Amino acid sequence: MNKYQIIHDELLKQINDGKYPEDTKLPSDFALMNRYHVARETSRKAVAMLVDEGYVMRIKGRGTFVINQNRYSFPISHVESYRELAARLNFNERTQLDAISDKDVPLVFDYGGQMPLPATEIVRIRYLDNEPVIIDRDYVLKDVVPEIKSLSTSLSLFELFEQKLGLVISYAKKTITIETANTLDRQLMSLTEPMSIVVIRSETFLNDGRIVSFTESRHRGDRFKSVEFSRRH
Amino acid sequence: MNKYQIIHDELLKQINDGKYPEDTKLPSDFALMNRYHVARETSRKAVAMLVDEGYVMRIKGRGTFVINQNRYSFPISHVESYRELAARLNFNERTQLDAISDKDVPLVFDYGGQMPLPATEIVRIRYLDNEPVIIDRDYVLKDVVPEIKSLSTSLSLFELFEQKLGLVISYAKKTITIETANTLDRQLMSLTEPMSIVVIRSETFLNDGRIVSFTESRHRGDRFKSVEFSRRH
DNA sequence: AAGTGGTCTAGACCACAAC
DNA sequence: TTGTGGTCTAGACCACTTG
Repeated sequence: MNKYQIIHDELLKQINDGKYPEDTKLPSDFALMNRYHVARETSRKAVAMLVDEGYVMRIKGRGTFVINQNRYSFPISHVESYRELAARLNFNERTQLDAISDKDVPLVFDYGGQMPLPATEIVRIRYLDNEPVIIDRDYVLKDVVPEIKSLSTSLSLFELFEQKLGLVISYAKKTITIETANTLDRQLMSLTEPMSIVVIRSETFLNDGRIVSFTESRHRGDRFKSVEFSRRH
Repeated sequence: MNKYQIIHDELLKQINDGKYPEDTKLPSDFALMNRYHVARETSRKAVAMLVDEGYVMRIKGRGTFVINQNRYSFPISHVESYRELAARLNFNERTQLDAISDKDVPLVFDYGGQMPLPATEIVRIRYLDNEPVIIDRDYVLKDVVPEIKSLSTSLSLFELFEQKLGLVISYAKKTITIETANTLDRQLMSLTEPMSIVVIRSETFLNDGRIVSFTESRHRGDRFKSVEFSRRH
């Protein structure tokens, strides 16, 4: 583990534990240098990560302040699995595996190529508080992961990629659109009335640039909420 | 202007100009050091910004590669004004000022306080290709900007804040929800049928931690699309 | 072996804010 | 004046990839 990562993790834990409540100051660069016996750029890197993640805010001449934050909703702008999300939010969550089968990646993802992309399709229905609110369809490319026979219910796809297969996920490109619930949506989510669906389609890239999977995540529009921090460039 | 900012801007311009097409390599750290006569950490900082923005990707031992990207849609995860967006996309855009008046910030933003927040309400209708697709309601706090008499059509709110008033915008917190078009939406956007509306509410913060404005941006659901890059933490 | 990115150091000077 | 964050330097060692 890197030094800056250790410092970052420790500070973040202390923020979450309430040791640094909102609007209080984090230790200064020099305080962190002494505490961890590192160079200033190293301590700054740790704090820069917290700034990037929206936890704190630095003001020149004054200090580093913990930002008042309510991170409770569905995050779009970082790559996070549903299981990680539910764990972080302490939601009553349940996932039902609907199907695993071989299928080419649908054209709706409009990847550049003309060739069909062989993949394993995994369809899952996500429940929050016993209500079906999300339908996830993952297309895991056969090129990268030749075979997925079954999926432990206690394991997320990301955990499978990272812990069992040693792949390193780097980033994702996501598109968000609004569509109307189709017959299958209505059936799987037990909808009786017309309903808007928030559709998040993403391509997930490994650190070597390969795409490992395409995912379509369909959310009940009336249950969807996203909270974002965005920085001004 | 900082050195790393200059290097970043120059590289970004060259990427956009096609000098570095997708999947080609950017100059290495050492090449940039020589070209700009800077220390390595300075050149790395410039490239780190490009990584952060999703333009390039670094692979250890191999190099820095330009990422295939289609940045054409509405960005959620950085703070960008409509005018900046339209300019970047070369859209045929037009903005119609609907009203400027004094009004407290509506409770729908659920800012913490119990006190009413006096503000200037600015209502604008955004046209893309001569079709009304976005209704923006900005509430600019009187505490920070006491009076806004009129708004030049050639000036965005952000430009007003930054260039005329010397304020520095730092970040925003945004929430995204789906709602059904209300009577006013239907009237302002000339909608005849029921329609889902993507509602993006944001608080914009200055670099000294003050909130300068609340904004509600209502988008026609069938015209809305967002493209995001997200990193794995 | 040579080139690349990743991390880290021990300084330095600056601008800004608070006292 | 002192403390803060912002920028920058000129090195260093490492891990990884490619020839």
